[in-house]
Amino acid sequence: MPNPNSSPPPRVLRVAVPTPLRRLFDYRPGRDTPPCGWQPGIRVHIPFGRRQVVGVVVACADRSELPLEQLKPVTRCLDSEPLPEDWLWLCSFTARYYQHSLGDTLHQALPVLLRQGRPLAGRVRERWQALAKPDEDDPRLKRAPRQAELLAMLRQHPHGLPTQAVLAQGYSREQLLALVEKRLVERSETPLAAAEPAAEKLLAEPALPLNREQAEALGVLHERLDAFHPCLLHGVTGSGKTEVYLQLIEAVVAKGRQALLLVPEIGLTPQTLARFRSRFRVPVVALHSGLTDNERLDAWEAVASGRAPIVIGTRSAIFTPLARPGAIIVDEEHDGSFKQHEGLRYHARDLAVVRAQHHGIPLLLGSATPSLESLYHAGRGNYRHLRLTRRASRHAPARLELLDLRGRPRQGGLIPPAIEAIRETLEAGHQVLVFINRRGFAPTLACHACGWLADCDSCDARMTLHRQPPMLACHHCDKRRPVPDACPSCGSADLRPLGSGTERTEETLGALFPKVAVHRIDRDSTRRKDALEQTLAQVRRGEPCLLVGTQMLAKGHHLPHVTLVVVVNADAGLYASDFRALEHSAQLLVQVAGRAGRAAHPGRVLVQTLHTDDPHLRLLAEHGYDALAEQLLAERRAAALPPYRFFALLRLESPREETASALGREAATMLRGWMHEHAPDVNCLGPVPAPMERRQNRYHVQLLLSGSRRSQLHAACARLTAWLERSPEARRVRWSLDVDPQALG
DNA sequence: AGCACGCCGACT
DNA sequence: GTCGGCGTGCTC
Repeated sequence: MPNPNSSPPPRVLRVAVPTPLRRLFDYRPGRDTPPCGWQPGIRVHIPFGRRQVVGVVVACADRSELPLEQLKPVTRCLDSEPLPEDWLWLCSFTARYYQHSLGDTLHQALPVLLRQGRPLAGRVRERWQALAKPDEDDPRLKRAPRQAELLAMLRQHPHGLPTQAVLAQGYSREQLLALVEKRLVERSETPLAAAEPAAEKLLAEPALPLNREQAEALGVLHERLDAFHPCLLHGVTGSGKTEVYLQLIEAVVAKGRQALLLVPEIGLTPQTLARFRSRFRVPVVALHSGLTDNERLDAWEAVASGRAPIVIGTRSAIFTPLARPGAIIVDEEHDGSFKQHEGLRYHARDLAVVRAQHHGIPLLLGSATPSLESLYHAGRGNYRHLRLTRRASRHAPARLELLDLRGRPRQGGLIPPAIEAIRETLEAGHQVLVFINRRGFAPTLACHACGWLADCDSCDARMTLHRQPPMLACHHCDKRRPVPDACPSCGSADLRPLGSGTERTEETLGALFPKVAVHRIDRDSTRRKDALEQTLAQVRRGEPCLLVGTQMLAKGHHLPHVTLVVVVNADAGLYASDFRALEHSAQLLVQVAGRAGRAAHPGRVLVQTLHTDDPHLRLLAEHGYDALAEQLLAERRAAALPPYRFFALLRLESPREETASALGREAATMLRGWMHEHAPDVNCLGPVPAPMERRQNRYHVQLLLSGSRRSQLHAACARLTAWLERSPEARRVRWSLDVDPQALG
């Protein structure tokens, strides 16, 4: 690298600015110059319009499309060294691939404090140490009892305490500074970047013995730790995927490299984290939503500097820079929470693939029910397909037993054979999980006299009846209504709940089995912090009980005493219109079924359905997920759907239907004309009303682009966004482009 | 997205 | 008379 100080400063800095505009803005260097010289990745304070913002220099140039004198100077340079190159590369890729503004992408991929311009270098960790013994009549403490207490507390720690620990005890920074001012406490600081002493032994506890399949999978991973090596770890529930992750991480860290593990949103539980932390002596950094801004910056810096060799996080953790990348692991890779559904609509698993390829490191995608995308790649040999078929327990995975709902009386959604099975299981001293993917008391309220249904007046949807507290609520907007005593349409008092949700099933089960505890687990019952963990801890003690829950319960949690799972209704997902609905409901069914019979007892899974002859459901029940997945892939190929074809969806939204669809028509006309010449492979469908067209009193319309070549689809998307950005009509319409949409809705 | 400018309606 | 509604235009 040439000595930056010897080359003259560039005349123009191309800056990515936090704005949705998909372009860069040129500035002149200001008075100060970073010690490393101007380089891509340096943050700057700049005037933008009438405000000051933090931008990132992405290129240096000598020319601009504007006359140089029209360029504003940079107000201040914020970094002495550029932000990591691999981070900048990943963000640039992401912005290009998802057709998002680079400035906005960089902004979102940065911890809040760095976005706000906080310096990254020279950060220190403070310690506070008591200097003197508090004298009872010390005039300095007479009128400050809390400070006296704090001083006494600090005296119990002869080596001092970090700020965090003091704050955790309920004292404030102001109190500390007051004591420093009075010369009773000393403040010292150590550079945060100081390396922790290397652990002599990497492992704090020994690795578990592997079965043959695990050992083979790990052997394959060990073969090529220094190259891009994508693998699909396809292992049934309880087959020990986590142990494979742990031992891959061990190998990576032993080589002095870092491992990044992505987990689904609800997968980063204290238990998961504890399992990783107790295995290794080196720091395991966790990136989750509960961190404060300062903790997040600390974590980011620890990983970016290379001090922390292991990082575990949810979706956004894919943007954490790694000083010495060693491997990327995506657990439950099929999970929907890896895709962001607004703004920058990225898919963290897909970015993980791209990132591992860029670094030339192994990539491990793990799942019991892999996405059809990943199975497709494994089938084509793009990914190495590693299978774990053996469960640690003696039992084969529970089979799905289909129960015919037709013509059977239901209580809280459950039919007699299901209730009987629940009774037997409880009498045997075991636990039962009842899965119902609908929260609330009932999906809606109906008038039996005139047929009136409780519609939401802002959405094309029914309002859900809740009992705790009683109200009608729309699950698609924030509308709430009191439950009417009489039908608003005909005045009849014969209003009845239609169908069952978790609350109703909970109530029914409580009445049927009064001696057994019933725990409901859904978004409403777990709103209070720690409520979920508390309930689960109670359940793990093993007393016979009933669990009623939504998919929150289906994923990940160990419930060793559950031996019966009842799925109240499998049909909703089976016949939904979206092309991924079957894949997702099959994954969910298998995940739920996986909760049964993990300990010493085999499990049963009862699936209630109106369609016991449905070929997909039968295939799943009789031959398992892999067989169904193969069938679904064949159907996707025949129907020219992903992963055999690539999609991009333009969503348009406006308070008036006509405004949105008019823009959709114009965009489609423009695009079809352009594609005829430049992207003949791409097909443009629409505009068509979105499923559930009206939501929160806004009309949703969409345009579907599809193609078999990424390059042409990408070009068409770029053309479309450029056109929309310049279109005056588009200003009155909220629009967004979703590349690789998860659902067409 | 912000943020200002600008031009019409109901209030201290 | 002005406070403020959101249409229109711009951001190097």
